[in-house]
Amino acid sequence: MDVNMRSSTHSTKSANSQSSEDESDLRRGPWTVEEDLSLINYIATHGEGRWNSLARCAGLKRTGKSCRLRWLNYLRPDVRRGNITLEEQLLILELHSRWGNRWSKIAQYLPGRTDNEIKNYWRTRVQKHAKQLKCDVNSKQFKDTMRYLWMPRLVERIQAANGVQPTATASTSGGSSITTATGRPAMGYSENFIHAPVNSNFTPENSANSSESFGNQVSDFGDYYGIPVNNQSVSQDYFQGEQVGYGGDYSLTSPNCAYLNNQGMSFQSVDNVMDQNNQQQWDNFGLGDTTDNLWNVDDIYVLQQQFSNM
DNA sequence: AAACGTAGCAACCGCAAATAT
DNA sequence: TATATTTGCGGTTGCTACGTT
Repeated sequence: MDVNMRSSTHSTKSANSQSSEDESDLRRGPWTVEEDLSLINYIATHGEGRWNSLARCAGLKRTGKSCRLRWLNYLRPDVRRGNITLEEQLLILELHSRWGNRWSKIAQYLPGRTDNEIKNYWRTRVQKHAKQLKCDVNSKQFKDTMRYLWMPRLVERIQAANGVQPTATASTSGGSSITTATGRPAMGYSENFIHAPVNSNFTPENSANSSESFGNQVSDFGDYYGIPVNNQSVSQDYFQGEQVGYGGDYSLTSPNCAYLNNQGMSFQSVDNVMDQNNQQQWDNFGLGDTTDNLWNVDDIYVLQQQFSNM
């Protein structure tokens, strides 16, 4: 939705709990262009901070909280807008698997993205998939599905979009792993990807130009995540951070590999789960687009069956 | 064409932590 | 040190656009 299309005529309801404001006079609801300009101009001159007094001094009939939120989530010049890229999706899934709903913390690793945006992405896209699969988004089943299906698939899509040719593709039979021209694991997904993306190249602390350095550059993501770019494998030095709680013995590197057989769950190899047609459909999942159309009807059905048999 | 349902997202709320007085 | 105020976070709500019937 074009936010500029949002009504600017919302009524001025009673104010929220900001204690020191003249509550009878505060505006709420969507921001008008004039309000945006006032806030931008004031911050350009005086800087951020002290939001309550800022709101007053800028002549805005808004709470300090509202001003802060508007600035951080929308008006700030380094806010990135638009579709969440494949790389960002992968990162969100990974970081959420580690930290849960720590949106602001996750957002620190997605330069230009706000916690609100990531939270919305999670609620609308990820939870939608859980709903499709008829399982709880916090369930182990769904987390495993993300981990062993969705995330590897995203990796492959990123690689494909970047022109990296895995020697074993998702359409080959199970058990193969993606390798690079050097013979090393292309992604090292099972070994490296799930380890900390906290690396020496990017941290929130050194990300002053983060939106540029990250951008949509798959190569940057490759640096960040250890995804080989242009057939160059990336040093495992990128994965020196803490390990994620993904303990277990697995060697999955792509969706065509065997599903996990973990804690009593008896996943089959994907070749048994999906027939050739499904495999083809799986392969055909919109490479290059940035939507989350990772499941098709058959996949959902099969997964639902898997879950219902547990 | 209208009614209805759903998705996406900006904005609000309440709470807790941090900071100022 | 105690109290007040501000900031930041995660959860939730409500509005609009869009798709479906």
